[in-house]
Amino acid sequence: MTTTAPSSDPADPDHKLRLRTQLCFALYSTMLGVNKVYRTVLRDLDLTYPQYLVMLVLWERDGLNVSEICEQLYLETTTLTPLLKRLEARGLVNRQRLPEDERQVIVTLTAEGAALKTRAAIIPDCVAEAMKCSEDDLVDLREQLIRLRTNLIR
Amino acid sequence: MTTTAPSSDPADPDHKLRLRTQLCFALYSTMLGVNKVYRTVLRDLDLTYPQYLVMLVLWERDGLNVSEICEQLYLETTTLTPLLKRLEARGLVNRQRLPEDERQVIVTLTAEGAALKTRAAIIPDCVAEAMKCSEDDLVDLREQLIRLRTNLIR
DNA sequence: TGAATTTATATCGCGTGCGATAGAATCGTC
DNA sequence: GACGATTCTATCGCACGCGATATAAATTCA
Repeated sequence: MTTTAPSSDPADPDHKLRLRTQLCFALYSTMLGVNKVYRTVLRDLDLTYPQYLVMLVLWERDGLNVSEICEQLYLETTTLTPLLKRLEARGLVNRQRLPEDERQVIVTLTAEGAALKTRAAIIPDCVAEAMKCSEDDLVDLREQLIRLRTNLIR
Repeated sequence: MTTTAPSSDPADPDHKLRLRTQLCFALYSTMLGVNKVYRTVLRDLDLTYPQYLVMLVLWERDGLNVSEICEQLYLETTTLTPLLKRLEARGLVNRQRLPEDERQVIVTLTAEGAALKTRAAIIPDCVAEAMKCSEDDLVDLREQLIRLRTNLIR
């Protein structure tokens, strides 16, 4: 007898095809919830979640090229190029070709982009509040996910 | 001393803004990996992951209306209406207004849609293979995610 | 040096995902 | 029965997210 939501009867021949048994669906639907929370919390900053992630990367280390940002975020340049252009249009970053290697586009924070970090400082606490998750659970869950991600990418 | 990837120094004033410390980023990036695996595995069936989810719902219980499918998948009708039209165009489902309540659109499987279930039966094992995750870890992780999702939706 | 290869970014097309909004059908209340 | 509120689905616009593809710069190697 468990107190959590019922899964599905493992004896059921369709057991593995049930939504409720699928880890991936739990992951997918939880991510939808996370995104929804971020939309609310990021409205003030007028950033989407992926845009916020790019800003996190740049706040930690400025002046990366597109590929380096892609690598950190597990995204393709196909996704990031237009996103970075939008951030540039917003005046948060600059994009300029590296003179020594004209293939690379270096992304740097503008003063406004750098300044936004101060206002973003409360975001993690807002999200943690919404998750109502103990620090231990958080660390545990994060590490399980990272192991899973490592396997999936392999 | 941990063997997993390093997080970030909690004494760092920017600790919470680090990508590596954020549970949500682990969730987000793992989901990207899951999606990539599904793209590979679902190529044969010519389905996207959300389309596959709709089929899972209908294989379990046919003849739901749009809202009921939305509710099970945590998606908006805005997302599902066009998706269902694509499934209809593919000949996998039918969409018809309920005579007793013309507001509702009932989605039913075509013979082809129902038959696809047989070919989809191997998908969960393919994905489990890619995740390389023990059954216990899987159940544990799934339940943690569902708890988190419940909090996020509240 | 010159040609083939590789690297870094960009363009295009398509399928989500959702907020804002609209429109039609039904319900509730008088 | 009428009319305002609610329910259900659809349309529109925008931002991802990525596979296929293109292009230019740099590198490799003959």
